[in-house]
Amino acid sequence: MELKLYDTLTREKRLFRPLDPNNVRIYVCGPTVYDFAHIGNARPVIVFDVLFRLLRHLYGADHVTYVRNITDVDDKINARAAEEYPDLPLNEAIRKVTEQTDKQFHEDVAALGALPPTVEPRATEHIAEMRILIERLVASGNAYVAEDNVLFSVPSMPDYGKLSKRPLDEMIAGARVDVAPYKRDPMDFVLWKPSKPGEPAWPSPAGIKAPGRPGWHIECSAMSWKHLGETFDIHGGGIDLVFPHHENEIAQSRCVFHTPVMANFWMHNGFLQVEGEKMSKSLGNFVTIHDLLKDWPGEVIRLAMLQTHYRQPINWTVSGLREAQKTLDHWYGLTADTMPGYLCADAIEALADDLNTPKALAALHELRGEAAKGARPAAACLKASARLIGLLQQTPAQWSAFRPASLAVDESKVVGLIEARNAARRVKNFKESDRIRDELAKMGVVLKDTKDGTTWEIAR
RNA sequence: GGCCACGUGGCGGAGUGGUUACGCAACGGUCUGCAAAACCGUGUACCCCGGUUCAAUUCCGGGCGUGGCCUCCA
Repeated sequence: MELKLYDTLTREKRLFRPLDPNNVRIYVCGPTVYDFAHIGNARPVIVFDVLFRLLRHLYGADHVTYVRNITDVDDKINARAAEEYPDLPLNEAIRKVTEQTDKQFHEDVAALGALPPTVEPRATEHIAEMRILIERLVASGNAYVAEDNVLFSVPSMPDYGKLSKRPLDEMIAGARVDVAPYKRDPMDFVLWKPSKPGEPAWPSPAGIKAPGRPGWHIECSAMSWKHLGETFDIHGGGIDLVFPHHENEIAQSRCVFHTPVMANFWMHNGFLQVEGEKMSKSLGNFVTIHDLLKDWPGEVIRLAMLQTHYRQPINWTVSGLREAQKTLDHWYGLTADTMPGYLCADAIEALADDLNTPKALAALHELRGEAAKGARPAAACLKASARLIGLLQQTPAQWSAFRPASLAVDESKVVGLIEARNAARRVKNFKESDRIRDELAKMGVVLKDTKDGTTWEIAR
């Protein structure tokens, strides 16, 4: 099986060959823990979880190292901490914010069916590595000290800008006005900066006396180095990170290690809109994973996400969720008493073609059709293949027990009405039974009469 | 303004230089006391304008539209 992946750096789909098939190494930029993760944050989590699962399938579960970091030092965290816990010392407030957010994030992504990464390094636990990288960059002339800051010298790297296709001269022409006066070049970016009183602070590198804290980009260079080495196979994240974050990571790591590449493949997931509009707090369409999970099973959210290829822009809609719910209801019904069988070759092949999940799902739909005609192997294959991408992980009972919070009904009342209706049906009082069914329908309850009795679900 | 993507039927969404994607919805049918579910069947497409070609939705150029980045943003 040949795996092809699209590489942002070369803008082409290429055959994937790991540096070491016994240890395939992938790094994905994780969250900054200061607020509930939103549906846009969920996209890279789900997309790269599918890639992780595929790599484990192709190279063996013990031969893939997946690193997804936690950014726990950042101005946004400091601001949130000061806002939420004004009475606490800042460092204590920060710890509260990061611990709570971190816990919530892990609950959310677990509910989305994402496997835990092999390593989840935290920025604050890699300050020593960051200092080493910074010292080396200063020594090699790629960075310099100015007013207790350490800055990366962009002109010291001739091919800076390759990833985002931004030639240096154009960027300088378009650079913003408020450039810090101590920068030698407007494009230079911060590796280390002095901490204000009360802010998190560590001993500074490069002979700087004042304590300080790291800039944003250096943490990923440090953590990927520590856990994956100087170069590795795949680096992923949202497309918005291409510039400046990934461009700067590349500059730091390549200049420190004198390597031609930092990672062999750069993968970026596309952006997300909500009901056709940009997601923003001011528009009131800011969807957090936490809120979504109250109304939809995690697998519905996962499937809705995978209905679109990861590089395409995705329009996040309720109708998309409904469609995913319906598909999974159907699949669970058909595979309820089936053990997982062989994996579907068409689905694997689609996934191996740059993670073409819509095409893989189409293959599963075909299996669905065969299974519906009574083909047991097709049902077994559907179950195994869906599980590979993190779907059909629950028991049928768990699946059908889910109730959306915002469409809550009084269950005992529903059960009582159903019993009354069935009593009427037994004496062929269909006028009364239909009246009760209409009453339930008004409550949003849809009935299904089967040989084994009447079941019900919430209409969406 | 500069750079980078994207634009397929009512909706979602693959793919291809000439042959059915697929799913949802819709419509017809089977089943059902009636429904629902399920099953069977059916329809509508490739933003616009040029060019290349025997042939373009697919390649090239231009336009229009949408989005992203250029600022800490997944």
